[in-house]
Amino acid sequence: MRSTAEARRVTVLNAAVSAFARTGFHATPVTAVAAAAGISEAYVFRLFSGKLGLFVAAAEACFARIAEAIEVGADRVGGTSPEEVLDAMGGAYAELIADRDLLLFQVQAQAVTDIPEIAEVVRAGYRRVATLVQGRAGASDAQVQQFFAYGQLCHLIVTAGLEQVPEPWARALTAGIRHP
Amino acid sequence: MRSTAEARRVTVLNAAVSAFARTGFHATPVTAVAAAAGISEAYVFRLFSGKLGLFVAAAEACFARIAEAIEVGADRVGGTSPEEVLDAMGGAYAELIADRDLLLFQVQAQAVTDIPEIAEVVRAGYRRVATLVQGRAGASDAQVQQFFAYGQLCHLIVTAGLEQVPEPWARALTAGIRHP
DNA sequence: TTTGTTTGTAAGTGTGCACTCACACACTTC
DNA sequence: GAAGTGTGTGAGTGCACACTTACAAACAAA
Repeated sequence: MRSTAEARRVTVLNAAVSAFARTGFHATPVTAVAAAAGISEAYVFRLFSGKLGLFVAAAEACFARIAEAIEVGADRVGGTSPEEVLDAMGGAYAELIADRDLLLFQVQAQAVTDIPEIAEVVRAGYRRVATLVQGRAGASDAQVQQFFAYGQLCHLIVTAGLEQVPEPWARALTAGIRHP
Repeated sequence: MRSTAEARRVTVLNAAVSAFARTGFHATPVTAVAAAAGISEAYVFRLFSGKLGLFVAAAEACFARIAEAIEVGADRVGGTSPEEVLDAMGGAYAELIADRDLLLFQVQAQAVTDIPEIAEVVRAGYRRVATLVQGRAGASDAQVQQFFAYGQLCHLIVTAGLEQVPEPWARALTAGIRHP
């Protein structure tokens, strides 16, 4: 007995978030996740109910990490005005997605929302983050909306690789966005 | 000779945008596109260089339609202040993506930017739209950025189906967005 | 009518991948 | 040490799908 199943599940989930983030649900074979986690494909299928179950579990882990980071960021800030807390939350989020896996996973998850189970976990994830922002920061509807709009803009910037584009239109889109 | 190859290509591209929009690049078999276009799979492969070539051509068609709609919207407006033109552009875009195919295709394309050819066509598409907004509306960098941020927010709203969610956080995110 | 070109397809081929199953090893309990 | 339980894998199986090829029919030019 080298490890417990629960510990393996955590390892596999980390590998899954990273693998799915890069190549998406359909183009990522579970052999790739298994290899990254250092175990056999067969055991991944014993630990999770199937490829879809694995993806959904990875999505839950992804959103949990995001929500936690935002919460910690909000706790750290001194001031308590909505603007200050929102800014701290944005900063914490920017820090978290510096490695891009969590950001790209969200993009991939949004692309396969035609699968009902995935649509559900995506909604649950954004519900968690949105209520957190609304409740913890005391932000207005418009502020919450703006927070998410510029968050989604980061998705575009990263997927299209706009930081690398020196042209003026790309500079306009990336201006002031915290280091993605 | 029932039709010309060029006319067929147009038919196939319309079918391709619609099919790829729903299920994405990897999960859409070209048989599905062929069936939607009413021709055989083999002929699709003669009309386009492969599945990737088909997707890239569909992306070009998609962005061309978006740019054209925005341009027409800008032409229609009476006023000439950046705010008025931007508003008209936003309205034209909202009208165009009412059927969701063009919006979902963008989401799917952004999800497969790990394929260099697709990353390139996505950048080209956004370059076209961004320079159009910047030049035609005379918008500032911040205004262009805001235009795209709220455009991307629409992607989230539609993919997550937030219009159907009656909870307050979802209402906050969808508030004031023109009928997606 | 013959020859050539373009449009179109039916029927493969090969490969990648989700998922299974029989089996083996580690560790515990009695 | 025997029996049971949890951890782990190698070797399949079957199917979906990207892409090819050989062939046929429509049309044009001679």
